[in-house]
Amino acid sequence: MSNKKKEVMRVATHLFSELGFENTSMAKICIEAGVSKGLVYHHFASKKELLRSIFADTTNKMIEMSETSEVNANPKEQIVSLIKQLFSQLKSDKLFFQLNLNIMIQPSTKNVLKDLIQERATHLLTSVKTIFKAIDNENHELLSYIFIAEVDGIALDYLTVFENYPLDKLENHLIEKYGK
Amino acid sequence: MSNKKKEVMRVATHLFSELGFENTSMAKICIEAGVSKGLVYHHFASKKELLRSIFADTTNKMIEMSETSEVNANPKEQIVSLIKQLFSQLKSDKLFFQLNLNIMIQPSTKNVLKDLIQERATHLLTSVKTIFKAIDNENHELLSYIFIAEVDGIALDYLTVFENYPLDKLENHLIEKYGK
Amino acid sequence: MSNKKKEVMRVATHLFSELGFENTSMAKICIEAGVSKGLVYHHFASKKELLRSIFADTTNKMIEMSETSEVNANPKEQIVSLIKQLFSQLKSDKLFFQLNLNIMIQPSTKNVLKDLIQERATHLLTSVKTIFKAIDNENHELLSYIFIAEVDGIALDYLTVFENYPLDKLENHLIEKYGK
Amino acid sequence: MSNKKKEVMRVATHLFSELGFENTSMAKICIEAGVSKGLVYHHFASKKELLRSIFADTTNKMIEMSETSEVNANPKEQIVSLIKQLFSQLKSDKLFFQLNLNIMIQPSTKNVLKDLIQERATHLLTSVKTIFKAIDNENHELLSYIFIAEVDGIALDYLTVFENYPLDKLENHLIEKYGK
DNA sequence: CATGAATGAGGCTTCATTCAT
DNA sequence: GATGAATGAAGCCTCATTCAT
Repeated sequence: MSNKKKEVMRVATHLFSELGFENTSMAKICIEAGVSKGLVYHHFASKKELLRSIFADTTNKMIEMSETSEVNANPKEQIVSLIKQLFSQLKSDKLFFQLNLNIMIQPSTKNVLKDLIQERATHLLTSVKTIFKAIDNENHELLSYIFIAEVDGIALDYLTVFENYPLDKLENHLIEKYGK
Repeated sequence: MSNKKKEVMRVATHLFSELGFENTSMAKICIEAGVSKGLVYHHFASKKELLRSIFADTTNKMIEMSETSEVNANPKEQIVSLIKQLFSQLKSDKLFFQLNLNIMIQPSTKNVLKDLIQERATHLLTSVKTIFKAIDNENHELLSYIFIAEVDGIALDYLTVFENYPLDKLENHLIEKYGK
Repeated sequence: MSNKKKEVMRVATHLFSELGFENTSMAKICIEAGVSKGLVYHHFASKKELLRSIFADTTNKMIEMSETSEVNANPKEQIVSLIKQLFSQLKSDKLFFQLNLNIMIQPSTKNVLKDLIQERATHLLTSVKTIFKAIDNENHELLSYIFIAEVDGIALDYLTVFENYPLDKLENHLIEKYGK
Repeated sequence: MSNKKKEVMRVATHLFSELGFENTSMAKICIEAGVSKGLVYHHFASKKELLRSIFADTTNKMIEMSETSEVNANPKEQIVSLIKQLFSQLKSDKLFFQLNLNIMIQPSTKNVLKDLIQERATHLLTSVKTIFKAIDNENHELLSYIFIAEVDGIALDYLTVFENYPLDKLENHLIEKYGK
């Protein structure tokens, strides 16, 4: 992928996160990326296609990352490691998580990404299920949904709902609950 | 409140839910509500003010409702009743919940509603804390945050992430966990 | 119809004629008409709709005119009067006829106006048929098509194909052929 | 002429006919012809030059064809043969005729092709005049203009104005009128 | 309380053309 | 001959908002 194309995606990710998809104009992206409008449309058929590219890219990175860390033997250690990884990212890249919440909820962007959201969700669920199967085979499906809901809910509350959210306490709570 | 004003709010709520705030034009609201632009601006200073009115209205309804149901004596019954109420609404009015998630996450609308979001969050947290204080005084704060995260996460996953979400199973799980 | 709306149509007709539909920008129309872009789109849903309005307007004027002149008794006098009227307009408003040829041939505009073109053509054919029925009932249909083809062909050749076209000679020829 | 150059002209002719000159982008032509933009601009200085090449090419083919068929002795037979040839082409290649009408009427393209249109028109007129001189020397000029107008008008009405145009009846009429 | 004409900035996208490789 | 990244101007259209009536 050419340098300029990458730069456009980087800048767009940043601006979409900060301002929201609808409030980020293509013009702003072009200026920030130091690139002409024509070029952006040479690489991406539309603003929506640019968003899809970014989302797909992120999904791929997530999948790669989770595959790397899945070599551990002990399932409880895996969960703990997963929790730590998620919370660490959540703290270090708030805007990026906000973007992902954002575009999955906003009706217009949600429709554009329907298939990609499904793909990502299915992958995450499968990964988590694999771990929980080794912990409690009988209830692994329900447990997986609960685990994901807890993590998603914490992220949502932390990013959006509460000021002064006790993120660390909640992380410790999860580690104790799933790791002991 | 005049009939036409109410109708504008009703239509706006509906359209904001379905299309998103940024993708709903004042013109569309006017047409759907059968009302002129002048009239909308007579009642609401701006599109943002209209959104704030809708959000505040919803918060008030929520507060009223929770106050009505809080007369019960037994705290575990209160939690169960709260869970049932939340899930029932979630099922019956998906779009409305989506709107609320929406505008709390979208950066542009989030900023517009900052104070109102805080107000609503504080109220919810206080209510939940009151209940959990009666159940487990020592850990009531953490428990409250977890409870809210679970509910928010389930709503998020149900509305946005997964198709065929096992909502009923998760409801039963919560009822058992908090009610027994 | 408001003054500004009329002015927009007048200016658009002029520019479409002179430059062609595709080469006339909405911006140009707005500037020339001394009007904002918003206003044009307040009155006309799109550039194509503006074109349709102009075309429909012209058709109506044509119909009115032909109805006024149809009171004559003698059919041969009617034909001659029709020929004189057509040639007189052709000479006095070349651009306008060019526009009408233009948009009926250009594939993009033709599709936009399909129904209106049909309507106009049907009306013209009916009028001409009525006259020729009184002259030669048996062949009136074929004669009507030939008459229209001759007039259309002359207009086309005069406006587009030949320089120094002997328009007057052709007019006299038609008058003699159909009037004697 | 290289194969790729020919292919570009073929594709461009087709697209100009179908969509109109202004609505056919160079990009579309490149994709359809399976060729890069650079190559098209290597062969044709501009989009207008491409159009001119196509138009000139067509004129040459027309001239060749008419020269081939002009060896006949009897002028009435020549006219009939010309009529049959024209109507046959008109039926078999509607789009191509539409393109030629198109670009001769559209102001922007008309200006680009001014000299070529003149050249073609002059040639056609000369050919027709030659035939009519042998039939009716005194009126041959007027007769030529009328003949051309009839043919052009029929083509115009057939291609653009009327649905269900009785093309065959008009062809027979012309054959009888000029051939007997 | 109610209407709707009018504004003007800004949004997304298209396009002919150039040029380094 | 051939490619395709890159440009930048221009096009159509949308929109929140204002204001005279």
